[in-house]
Amino acid sequence: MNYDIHPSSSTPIFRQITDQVKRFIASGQLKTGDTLPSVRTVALHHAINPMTVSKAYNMLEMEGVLVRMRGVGMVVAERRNTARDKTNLAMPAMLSAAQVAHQLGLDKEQAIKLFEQALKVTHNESKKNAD
Amino acid sequence: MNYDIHPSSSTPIFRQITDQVKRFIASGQLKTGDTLPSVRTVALHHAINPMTVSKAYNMLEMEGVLVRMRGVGMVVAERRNTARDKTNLAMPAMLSAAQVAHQLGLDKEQAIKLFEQALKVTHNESKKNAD
Amino acid sequence: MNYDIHPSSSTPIFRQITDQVKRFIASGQLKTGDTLPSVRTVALHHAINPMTVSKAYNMLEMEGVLVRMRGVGMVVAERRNTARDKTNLAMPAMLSAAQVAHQLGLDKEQAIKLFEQALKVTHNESKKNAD
Amino acid sequence: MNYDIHPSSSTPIFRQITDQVKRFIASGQLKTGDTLPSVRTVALHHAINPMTVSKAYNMLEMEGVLVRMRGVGMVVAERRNTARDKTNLAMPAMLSAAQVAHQLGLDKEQAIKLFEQALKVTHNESKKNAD
DNA sequence: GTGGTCTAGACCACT
DNA sequence: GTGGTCTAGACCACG
Repeated sequence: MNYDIHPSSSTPIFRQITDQVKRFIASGQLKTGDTLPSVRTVALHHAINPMTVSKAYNMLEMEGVLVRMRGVGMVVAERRNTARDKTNLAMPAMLSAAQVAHQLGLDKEQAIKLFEQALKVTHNESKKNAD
Repeated sequence: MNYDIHPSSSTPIFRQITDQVKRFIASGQLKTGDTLPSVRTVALHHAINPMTVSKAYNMLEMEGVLVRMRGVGMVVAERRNTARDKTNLAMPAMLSAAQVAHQLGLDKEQAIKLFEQALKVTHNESKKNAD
Repeated sequence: MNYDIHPSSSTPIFRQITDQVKRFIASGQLKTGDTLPSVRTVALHHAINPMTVSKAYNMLEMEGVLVRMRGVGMVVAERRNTARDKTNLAMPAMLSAAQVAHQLGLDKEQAIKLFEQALKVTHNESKKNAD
Repeated sequence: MNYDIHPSSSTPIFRQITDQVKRFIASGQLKTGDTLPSVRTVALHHAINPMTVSKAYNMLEMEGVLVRMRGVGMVVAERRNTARDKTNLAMPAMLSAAQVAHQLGLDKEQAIKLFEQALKVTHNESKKNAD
C-alpha cells in the first residue's frame, strides 16, 4: 500500500494523503483494523516532512476515519457504506476533469477517449510502483 | 459581458476571472480581437481591487490567451487550438480523475460511467450560466 | 520609405518611430530637406493612433532632427556626422542582443551564426515590404 | 548570493531580479535544486516590498525557471537547455539588432563587426560583475 | 519558517 | 482613456 504523492501539485500534500486514505478504505484495500504505514515510514519514503503526514493522520482521526491505537499506530476505524462513498469520493475529480473538457470545447467522445487514455496511464503507473 | 465574482469563495478572485475569461473564449462569447472590460471597469463594478483584475489579465497574457494592445486594453489573442494543445491542457485533470478512480478500485466501465455523469452535470451547469 | 511598426513590442510605438527616423537619416535613406510621410499617412497605414505619430515627430523636432515647415510637413534638418552616428545608433540593440547571447551561454561562433540568420530574415522581410 | 538592485533604474525592480536570477543560473552560480533567498529576506535586505520580490519569483516559476517547494521556498528547476530553446530565446533580440543594422544601411560585414564588439563589451561587463 | 492573496492608494507611461 | 509598477500592511495556507 503506497501513497502517490506529488509535492509540486497544487493540492496540499496533507490533502493528498487524507484523500488517498479515504479512497483506499472505500475501495476495500484498507479494511477495519488494518494499520496504516507509520508517519516516519511515509515521510522517509516520499521525502516529505513528518509533520505533514502527522497532520493528515490527525485530521483523519478527528473525522473518525482512523483510530489511534497506543503502541500500534493508526488503524482504520469501523467500515462505512462504501458503494455510496465511492461515488462521493470520485465525483469532485470527475467534475473537474469534465469541466476542463467542456471548457476546451471537447465533445463527449473526445473527452471519454482522453479519459480512457488517462486510465491506461494510471493503470500502468500503479503496476510500475508495485515492483 | 459580465464576470461572476464571489469574493468569499475559496478560489482566489484572480483565478475566478482567468477561468471565466477562458470559458467565455471557449464558448465563443469572446472571439479573437474582442477587447475585454477594462481593469478599472471590472474593479469598480465588483468592488474589488484593480490590482487583482490586473493580475488576472496579466496571467492570461502570459499564457497567450490575451494580448495587451497599448492604449486599447486587453484583446483576445489569436486562437491556436491545436488538437495537441487541447490534449496537453486536458491531461492533468484527466489523470487525477483516473487516479482517483483507480484508487477507489473502480473498473474501467464504472469509471467511465461516473465520468459521463460528470460531463452531463457540467454541460447542464454551463447552460444554466448562459441564461 | 516605410516604417516597421510592431504594436505588440515592448518598446513604445513612438520610440520605434523616432529610432527608425534617426536610422534612416544616418543611413542616408533620408537626406536634409526630405519630407517625411505625413502623420495621417503613417497612422492609417499602420493602424495606429495619429497622436502617437505626432508625438514622435514632435520629439524629433525638439531634438533638432526634424524641422516643421508650414504647408509642407516635417522635413529632415541639417545633416550630422553619420559615420559616428551609425555606431551610436546601432550599439544599444547590438549590446542587448549580445547580452542575451551571453546569458544563454552561447559562445562567439554560435552567437554570430544566429545574428547572421537574423540579418538574412530582416533582409528578406524588407524586400517583401517593398513589393 | 546577492542581488544588485537599483530602485531608481528605469527597468522595474521585479525585472532586475528575474534577469539576475536567470544570469546566475546561466553562469552556474545557481544550479538545479538550489534554493533562492526567501522573499522576505530579499525584501528586508534591499528595503523593497515583499510583493515585488514575490512577483519576480512568480514570473520565473511561470517561465519554468523556478519551482515552488512548499515550506522550502523557490528552487531552481531542472534545466532543459535544448539548443532549440536557446535559439527561440535569442532570436527576438537578434532580429531587432539585425533590423537596426539594416535600417542604418550597414552591410553584413559591418553589422557583424559591430556585433562582435558588443559581444566583447558584454563579456567584459560580466567579468567585472563577477568580482 | 515558506509563499499566496488581497486592499487602498499612489505615480508613471502610452495612446 | 488604457495597463504597469510599487508601497505598506494585513491575513491565510502550508510544512
